[in-house]
Amino acid sequence: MATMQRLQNTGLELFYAQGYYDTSIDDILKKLDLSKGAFYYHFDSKEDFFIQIIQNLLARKIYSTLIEPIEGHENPLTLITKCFDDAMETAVHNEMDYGCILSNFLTEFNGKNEVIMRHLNEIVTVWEVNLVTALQKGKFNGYLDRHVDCEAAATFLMSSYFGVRILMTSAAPASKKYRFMSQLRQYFKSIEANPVNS
Amino acid sequence: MATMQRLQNTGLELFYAQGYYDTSIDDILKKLDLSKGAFYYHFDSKEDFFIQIIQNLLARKIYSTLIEPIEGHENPLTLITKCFDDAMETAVHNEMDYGCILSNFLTEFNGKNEVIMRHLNEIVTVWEVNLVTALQKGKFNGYLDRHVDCEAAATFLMSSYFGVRILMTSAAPASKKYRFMSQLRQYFKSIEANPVNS
DNA sequence: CTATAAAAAGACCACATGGTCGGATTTACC
DNA sequence: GGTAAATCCGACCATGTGGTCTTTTTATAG
Repeated sequence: MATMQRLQNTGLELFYAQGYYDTSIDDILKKLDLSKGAFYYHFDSKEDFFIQIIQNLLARKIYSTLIEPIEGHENPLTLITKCFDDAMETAVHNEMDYGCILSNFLTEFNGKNEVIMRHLNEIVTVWEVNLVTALQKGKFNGYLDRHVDCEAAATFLMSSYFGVRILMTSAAPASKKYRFMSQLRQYFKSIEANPVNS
Repeated sequence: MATMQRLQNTGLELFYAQGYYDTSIDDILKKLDLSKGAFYYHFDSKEDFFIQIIQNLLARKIYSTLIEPIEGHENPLTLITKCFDDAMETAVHNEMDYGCILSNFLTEFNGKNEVIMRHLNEIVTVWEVNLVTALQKGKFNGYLDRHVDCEAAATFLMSSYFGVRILMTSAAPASKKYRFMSQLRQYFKSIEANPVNS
C-alpha cells in the first residue's frame, strides 16, 4: 500500500522533472530501492502507472492550486489575481522549476498518446469550467462589466498562465512574474465593472 | 549538400511532431531512405544535428512568423494583432497542429540540456527584444499610452501566445483562437493611447 | 580511363528500455 | 506453528537507441 504511493509520488516527481518518455521505470525504482517485480505487481504498464498518477495526484494538485482558490463569493478578479500570484510565487521560490506540470504534459503527449491526452484534457476542462463559472458569478454580482465574454476571458487567462510558466523557467522568473502580474491587473481593470456606468 | 538540407527539414518535422527524445535518427533516415553513414557523415551527433536545425531552420521560422511581421512604422498593436491572428490561423488550418514549435522545445529541454536551452533562449530573447522595441516605438509615436510598461507588455504577450497555442492543440482551435483574439483586443484597448487625454 | 575524394551504405557494438516470470520473502490469519 | 496470500526480488528477453567502422558507390578533374 505504501509502496504504491511512494512509486506514484516519485514517479510524478521524475516525470515532471525529466518528462515521461525520458524517465525510465528503472530510474524510479532506483530512487526507491525497489525492483521491477514491485512495480509490475502494482501496475500493468508504464502507461497505466502514469494514468493513475494523473488521476490520483495531478488532478488533485491542479485542483488545490488553480481551482479551489478561485471558489468563493468575493470578486473573482481578486481571487484569480491572488491565485496566480501564489502559484507563481511557489515557482519562483522553487529553485528547480520546470513550468506548469499540466501544460508540460499536454505538450509532451500531444499527438503521441490519445488515451493520456484525454485524461489531461479532462483536467483542463475542469479548470476551464470553474474559471468560467467564477467569472459569470462575478458578472452576476456586479464585479465584472456586463459585456465581458466569460468563456473568452477564461481562455485568455489559461493561455497567459500556461505561457508565463514556460517563460519563467528560462530566466529571471521573479521579474517575469512581476511583469506578468502588472499586465494581468491591467487586463482585469479593463473588464471589471465600470463604476461610472453602474 | 541537398542531403544535408533534407535531413534537417525532415528532422525538424519529426522533432516537432514527436519530440526530440521520442524521435530516433533511424526514424528520420527511414523517411528519407538514407543510412546511418549518410547521417554521421554530415553531423557529429544527434545533439549537433538539432543545434544546426535550430540555427538554420527554427530561428528563421520564428523570425518570419513572429518577428518580421511586427516590424514597421504603423501601430504596433495593429501589427501584433495581425501577426498573432495569422500565426494562429495557419495553426487552425493545419489539421496536425502540435503547438508553438519554440515553446514545445523549451518545455522539452528545460532542465535536461543546457546547451540546447541556451540556443532556444537566444531565439526567445530576440523575439522579446523586437517586441519591446516595437512597443516602445509605438509609444513614442503616440499609439500607446504613456504609462505602459513595454517590457511587461511584451512578457504578457509572449506568455499568452505560448499558452494559447497549447490550448489550441487540445480541442476546438478555431474557437480558442476567436476567444483569445477578442481578449487580446480588449487588453490592447486598455493600453492604447487614450484619445480623450491626448 | 583513371586517380582521388566526397558521399553514402549497412553491418556491427554497447547500452538502455519496457516488460516477463519463476521463485523468494514477508505478512496476515487461523 | 502452519498455511496461503500478498508483496517483492532479480535474472532474463526482445527490441530499439546513438554511435562506429569498414566498405562501396558516386562524382570530378586530369
